[in-house]
Amino acid sequence: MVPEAEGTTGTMSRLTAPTVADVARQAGVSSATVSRCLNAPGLVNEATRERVLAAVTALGYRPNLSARALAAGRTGTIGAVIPTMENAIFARGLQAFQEELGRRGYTLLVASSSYDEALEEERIGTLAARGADGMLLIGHHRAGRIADFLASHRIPALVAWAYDPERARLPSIGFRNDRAMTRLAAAVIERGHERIGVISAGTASNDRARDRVEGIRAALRAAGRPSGGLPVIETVYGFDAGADAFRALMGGRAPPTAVMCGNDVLAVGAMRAAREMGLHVPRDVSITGFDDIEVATLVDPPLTTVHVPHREMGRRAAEMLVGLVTRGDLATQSVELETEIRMRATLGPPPA
Amino acid sequence: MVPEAEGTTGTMSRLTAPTVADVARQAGVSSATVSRCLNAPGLVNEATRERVLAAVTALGYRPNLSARALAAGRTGTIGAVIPTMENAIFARGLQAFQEELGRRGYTLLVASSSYDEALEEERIGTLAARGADGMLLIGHHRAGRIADFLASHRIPALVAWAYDPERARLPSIGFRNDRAMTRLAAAVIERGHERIGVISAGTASNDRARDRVEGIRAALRAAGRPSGGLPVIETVYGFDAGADAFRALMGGRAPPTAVMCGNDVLAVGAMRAAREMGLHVPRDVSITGFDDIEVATLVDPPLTTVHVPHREMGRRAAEMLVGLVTRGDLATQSVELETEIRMRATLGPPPA
DNA sequence: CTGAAAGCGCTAACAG
DNA sequence: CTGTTAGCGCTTTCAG
Repeated sequence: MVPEAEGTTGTMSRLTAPTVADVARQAGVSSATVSRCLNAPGLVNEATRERVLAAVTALGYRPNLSARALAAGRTGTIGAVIPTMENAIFARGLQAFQEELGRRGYTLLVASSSYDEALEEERIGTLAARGADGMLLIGHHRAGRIADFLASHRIPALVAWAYDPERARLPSIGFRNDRAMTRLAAAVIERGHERIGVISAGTASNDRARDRVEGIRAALRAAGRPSGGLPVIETVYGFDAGADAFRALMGGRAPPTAVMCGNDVLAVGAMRAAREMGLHVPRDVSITGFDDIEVATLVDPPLTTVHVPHREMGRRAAEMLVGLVTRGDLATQSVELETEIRMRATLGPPPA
Repeated sequence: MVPEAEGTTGTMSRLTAPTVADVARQAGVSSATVSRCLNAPGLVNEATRERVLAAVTALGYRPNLSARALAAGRTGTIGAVIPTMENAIFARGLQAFQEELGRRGYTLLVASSSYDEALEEERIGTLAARGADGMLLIGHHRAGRIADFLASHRIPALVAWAYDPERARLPSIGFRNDRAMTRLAAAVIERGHERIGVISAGTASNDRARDRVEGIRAALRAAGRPSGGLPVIETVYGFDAGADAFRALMGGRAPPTAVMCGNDVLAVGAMRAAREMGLHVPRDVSITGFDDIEVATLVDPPLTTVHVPHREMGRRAAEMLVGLVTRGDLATQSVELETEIRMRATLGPPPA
């Protein structure tokens, strides 16, 4: 809260922020008591506590959090390293994460890796140096080094946007990207599509993208079809990238009758390209997405995709991480969230 | 950078992070010299500097930033209080802001106000207590108290997403929301629209929204028309909100022939409602937006809107703020960015 | 150019 | 229940 005025120091307004010592003097107690009133009010006699709190308000005192961090060894800060905030998916999940953190008295320190592994490591190091009490990571990538680093610094971490207890060294909250995609692919196959094409984000340093593609292959195998020759175009994140990839995919001799995209942004880009190419969706070609961001329901026809509970994931990630940090729930179980296929209008039977 | 290993302390691996004292010992110098090597390498003899730096790498030393903040009075942190990260506009600008900050060695501390004034003040207080060296604010709202608070804490601040030197107590970077909207409204009027309706975000605590509506009124007056009876529906941020508002606006006896929306999200929601009502855009009704987020080009027909250079704004805001913080450019000039009308396909003449 | 020493503001034993 | 006393790890005069 921004204090109304400089407060009544008795004399003149001060040019330097009030400290515990100032509050202590004003309330006629020691600085330790002031500290207790703020951190463990239960241990303080009610009368003195009120006196101290009054002094706090009068002076407009706010603890210097750097000093507190140094003395207490905690910063009240949680770090999050995300690929980018521009992606609606992370923006939404992160917003929910931050809200819940705020509710629990923590502040969010964000850094973005721009989908770059080296940068991500660098950012993790920075957040650690800043004293983050806990860390949120996206996806189970090259866990080894980072998990070691975090462990040696005693920084609890949680992986979000993925769930894969076998592969994980860190607790996680998320969903099985592969299984979700397998279900959607099964629906595509069931509609009778023989030639499926895939547009994916880069799989080299993005295990979510990799798992989603693998999910499609698994569905193919389950249907008794070869999964080897699946045409996959990897590209960067963006509507234009999706559009370009779609054109490339449809340019071949036997173009796919269904194009499955690794996320909704790519899918919507593909839809735009289809429209520009004069192809009707889903009559001429089916298109699917993943994530179910808002734009999925705004395009025409509405996009068939996999719904992911981003806000819930963000909120619960905050709960879990704060639990890890405060209670050291080191045995925290990973949490699997459910995804849901949203059958809308971009998936139909293959053209006759 | 995450260090490869625990380093060679000569004996065993340590259970606590190395400190300047450890580095000093290893390099055979005093802690003061270590500190100098890190903060003012020029003041140190090259030979000793190299020795120290070698020790730093060997031990995998990273300064404890809380301690540094306490001792030096700077945190290397910049705070930003934004309404929400879920809004694509802020997400994009903030991402650019953060990237530039990272490039300059600063870390971003984010807090969101959920478009709530009291919460915003509270967040500003928190960021100040966390020692933010500078602060990014959105819009010139109730400047008084906050500007006083920031000034008394000697925290330089910059206002983004708005430019209005007359009203401002703080330097700003942005554009004139009113003038941009006036230009767009003039184009609408020129097409022959007599009845214009407006869908706006809440104007009570959002000066950007207020200015945009005022811009429409100004255009009306400039065209010699009364601006008093302009139907304005205020609503919250969201596609559904835009859709509902559109229905309400079109439900009257003499529904508008053009609906101007305060932002693209509301506009796209309005378009969806129009489609659901069987209204063709722009034949039956024209719709305009503001911001030019990606979805504007993805909807069909593409949305006529005002383009705002969000990424540039974020990047330059970081530059300016770092300048304010490091060089105390107290006389920093506000920067006006140019917006541009993007005439696409949702604005046409009124129905005959 | 380098070292010694004094804190930055707060918390956390430890006594009383 | 409250006060005293040490620091947390770093920077920064001030001497040398």
